[in-house]
Amino acid sequence: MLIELKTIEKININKFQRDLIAWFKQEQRDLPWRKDQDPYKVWVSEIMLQQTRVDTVIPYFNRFIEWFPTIESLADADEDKVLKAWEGLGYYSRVRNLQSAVKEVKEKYMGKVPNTPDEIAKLKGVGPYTAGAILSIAYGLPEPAVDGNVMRVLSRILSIWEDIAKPSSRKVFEKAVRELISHEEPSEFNQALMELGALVCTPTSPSCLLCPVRDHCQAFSEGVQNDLPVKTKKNKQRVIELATVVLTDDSGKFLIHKRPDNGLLANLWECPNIEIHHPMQTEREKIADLFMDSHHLDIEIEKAIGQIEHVFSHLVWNIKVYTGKIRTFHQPGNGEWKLASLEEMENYAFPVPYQKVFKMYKEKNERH
DNA sequence: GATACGTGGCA
DNA sequence: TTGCCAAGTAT
Repeated sequence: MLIELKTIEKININKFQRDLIAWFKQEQRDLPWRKDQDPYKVWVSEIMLQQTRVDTVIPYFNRFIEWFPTIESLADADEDKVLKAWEGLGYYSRVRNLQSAVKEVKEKYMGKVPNTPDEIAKLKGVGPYTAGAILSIAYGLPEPAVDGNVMRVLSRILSIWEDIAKPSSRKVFEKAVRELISHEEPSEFNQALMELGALVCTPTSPSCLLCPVRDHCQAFSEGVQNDLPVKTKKNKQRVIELATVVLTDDSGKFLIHKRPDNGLLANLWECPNIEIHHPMQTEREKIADLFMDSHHLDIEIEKAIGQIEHVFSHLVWNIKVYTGKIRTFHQPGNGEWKLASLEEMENYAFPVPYQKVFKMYKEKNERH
């Protein structure tokens, strides 16, 4: 059951659209994915921008389009290379879903991104926001594209006190956008709402005095812009204790392991590691036994070189880092393992916590 | 509906 | 330093 939006009746929709879009045309940032409306590039940019800042995305987007300029090139690429292009961006299932969806577009839609809500929403990794963004920006269709910016901006303009942390709230805002959106310039309208949220109608201390639609804003007229949107907080992360070993063989190659193809950091590479359930387990002589038990790895621990804390959105890793030597190596049964030279390592994607591990290893080595 | 899923920046 | 956030989606 949707709440009635009485406040939308107070908006002069035509003037609101004009003020908003005029501001956007004047003030919009010059961004690499705004050079054209290639549906593939719009799609890539929208996936990258999920939960990720524009400044972070820009260099990743440029390199990704260099490496994979077309649907076909991405569909045919090795997954390790695709993950390498995403290394450091986070939420890695985004790019695995993207490649999977791009393969589907290549095969099922002759390489052309579909332009109907039903077809596009079925693609892996394309939810309601991304579907609306592609349909409006690449195809000029008047579909809502409701992200966090849009909810924040509209919660203020229309004085909507729904908790935007609740998934069900999105429907309220989609309904509002359907009433407000410009049918002449839906792309500009949707992007303007998001751009306004990013540049003016910011989460904290919004710049209302610079706002092009201030005169339409209920929150501003009531002085409650700092109380909106309503957003409940999330829970604290749980902590996981890990021990990891930078393992080398006699020729100086590193032993690395490919993570499982689902869950956290799926299909990325890491140093061999184990979860520590009891503090006593970090005693140096116990560590090697644990690696034998859990990975059938015959190793010798040399020394502990430090501790790394890595904070994820939902958990924290405390990693104790060791160096060690491989005694005898044979492929352990579980998962994919590789003995890789420094040069070969460049081809594999490591999540940030393990980039920190290698950085620590390198720094410790350079002092000798 | 609640939780899993990354990372870096900033108050 | 700690916590919150930033153009969400899958399960």
